Amino acid sequence: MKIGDLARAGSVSVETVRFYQRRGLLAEPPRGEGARRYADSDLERLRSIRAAQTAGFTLEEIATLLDLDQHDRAAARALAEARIAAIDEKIATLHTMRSALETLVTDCAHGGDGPCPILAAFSMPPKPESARNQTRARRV
Amino acid sequence: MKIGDLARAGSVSVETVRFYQRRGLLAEPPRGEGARRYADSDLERLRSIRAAQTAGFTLEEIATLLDLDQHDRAAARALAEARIAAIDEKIATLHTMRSALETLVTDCAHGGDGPCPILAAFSMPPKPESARNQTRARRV
DNA sequence: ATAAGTCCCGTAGTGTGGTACGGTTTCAAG
DNA sequence: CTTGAAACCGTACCACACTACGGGACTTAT
Repeated sequence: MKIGDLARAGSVSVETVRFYQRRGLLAEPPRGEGARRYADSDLERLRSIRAAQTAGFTLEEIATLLDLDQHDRAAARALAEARIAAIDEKIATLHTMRSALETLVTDCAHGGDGPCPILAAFSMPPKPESARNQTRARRV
Repeated sequence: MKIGDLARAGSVSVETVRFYQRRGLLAEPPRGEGARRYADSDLERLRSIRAAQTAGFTLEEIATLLDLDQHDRAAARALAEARIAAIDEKIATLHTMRSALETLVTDCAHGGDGPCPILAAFSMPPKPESARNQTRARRV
């Protein structure tokens, strides 16, 4: 297999394969005359990377995961649980956002003919007496 | 108000204020001898930006929102609904990830003494007969 | 033999929302 | 009058996962 075959079989671009190599996720076979040759194990590894990505792991975490000994269950579980915790946090943030928006849209639809409540919510100065939501909810 | 006061009142850094100015989200008052002076309306605008961010709008969307006429309910609602749809998509993706990981962790905890199921899930070549999940679930 | 297609390699750019740095100028207190 | 903030300004840098570009070498098909 040459790099193009590997990339196609793994549904990624050649550039992406090279990128993974630079990141140390995939090995670079030696160049013995002409193009580098890749084994099936490289394809398996590439597919593993993509599988782990769909589970939300970053490339750095994936590097750790793939370097783990096959029997180090504790380490693997710790990584997976950390991922779950991060996911839960994101979900919670998104639910908060969602219901805030939902309320605004409903108000907007049912409301009379004053200014749009959605715009008002973002254009009004905050009321001094209401302890407003100060939490930063970004990087989502 | 000078830029430092504005930044403090809006709970952002001076750099962030300047960044918003470069993005066209905040106006740059003219320099009439010495430091620029900011009005209360600038602070309101800054707070509006932060409020819209907590609802998940990107800075580009916020620019659009803030330029909207106060009575253009249809446009505001469209933007808010698009945001909700995007949020729903992200939530769905995250739930999928989460349950996949959850299953793996459970298997890992209860399983016997073979290789760790978490690692196996990412290190095994895909079974040819099972139509595997091919959807890309990133940018989350 | 020539043209198309790959491969190899390094470097640079994308999007998003900022943060940090370095240098100059101006302002207010001591 | 000096010292230390603070303002000003441009530029570069962070994470993250790629994507694109440019140019030379080499293979494959016609």
